[in-house]
Amino acid sequence: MDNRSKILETAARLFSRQGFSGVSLQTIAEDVGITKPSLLYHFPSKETLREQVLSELFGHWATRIPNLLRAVTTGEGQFEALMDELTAFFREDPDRARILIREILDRPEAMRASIAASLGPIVTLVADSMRKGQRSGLLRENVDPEAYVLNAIGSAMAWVVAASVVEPIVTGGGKSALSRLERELRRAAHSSLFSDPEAGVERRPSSGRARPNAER
Amino acid sequence: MDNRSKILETAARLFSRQGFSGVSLQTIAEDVGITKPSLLYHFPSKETLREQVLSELFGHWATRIPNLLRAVTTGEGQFEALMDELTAFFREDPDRARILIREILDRPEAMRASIAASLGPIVTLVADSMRKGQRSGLLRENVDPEAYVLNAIGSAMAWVVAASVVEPIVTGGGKSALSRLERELRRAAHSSLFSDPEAGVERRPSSGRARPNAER
DNA sequence: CCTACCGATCGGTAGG
DNA sequence: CCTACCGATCGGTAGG
Repeated sequence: MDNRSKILETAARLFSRQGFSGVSLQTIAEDVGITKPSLLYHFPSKETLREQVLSELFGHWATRIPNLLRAVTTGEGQFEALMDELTAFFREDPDRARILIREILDRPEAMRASIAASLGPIVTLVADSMRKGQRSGLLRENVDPEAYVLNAIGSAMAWVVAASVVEPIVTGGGKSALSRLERELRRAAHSSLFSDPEAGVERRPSSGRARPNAER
Repeated sequence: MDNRSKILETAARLFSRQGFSGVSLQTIAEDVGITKPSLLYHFPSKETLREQVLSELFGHWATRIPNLLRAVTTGEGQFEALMDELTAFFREDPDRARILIREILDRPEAMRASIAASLGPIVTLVADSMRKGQRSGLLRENVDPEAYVLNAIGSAMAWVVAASVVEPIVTGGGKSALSRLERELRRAAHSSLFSDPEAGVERRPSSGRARPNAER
């Protein structure tokens, strides 16, 4: 892998764990195995490095959009497909959630724009699809679609970060906090959305989960 | 107010917005109106200041525990009372959520212990009370009580932070993102918990909310 | 991609 | 609670 990519990867990892201002260019350079001026040859300032790390992250997110669109329009198992995409995105790299949360905390005004651009269209699309489901009686009529979707995304981000820290409280039966919180997260998201508790889960083998009523 | 308290207040505000490593002692001292060595007279190191800010926060949380216990044992309107306490805690000072999240991100191992101590007993208590409700048929039997409570707390923290950044997506009908996300958060939490959609909401005037089916 | 170096700022101390 | 000061480290540049 070329040094530029190594720098981006290392910076993302360190930023997610110690925060942008908690990591020095020196530390990143050492970790990559080059000197600080060499790092500054690839990224002319620390601020540029931050922007590139963030734009890589949004790039990975953009990669998922086709899957999301397919899930929205499929008609069957929509819910499971969307939740699979959402949880997979953060589970396959929890640092994504950490970086996003840190950026929201550090620069809320800047993130408002990025979030509106990257999330707004999909939220609107999913919300419109949900309104159809409400008219057909499949979904509870008192759901606020946009707020529901944003809360789901927020919960998914909280999930990944919380799991690293609540292990002593929630661990039992040999299951990790991560998987126990995820199961409950998905159960609650489903249960609070559908009118009929059995609806929306037919088809789709899904990631090892059965109908929400099974086991436990 | 004495300078010590002013320092704690200022540090909490700045830490929440820029992070611990993003704020210098100089900046805090200037904001309070004293010099840096004077600040270091009250708090012998920056690390000490961090600990004191955090311990103040946990102190405020401890203040609520009697209310929480009363809510758990009251038997009627338990759900609304607990949700009122939870949302009020973060709404009356959103910086609390920001500081807690930052600490979890910055020092997960240290926070694991603090969280187990401050949250563990209450989570267990509420979870036990929920298991009773499950046996009586009031609550859905497929809920994972501990995970439910922790997800609710995580969602509440995500709520406050997300609201500052999703305004353009979720605003409509003159309602702020904060209140629209809160309403949906509470609706979903209720709906995913109770077997009967109307249960658990009798009594209690509550904070301006009606039964979940009303309006909208 | 490196050596050598810059001014500014960091957390913290001495001494009063 | 302040003045004066410390060594270390910060992001960044010159020049090759």
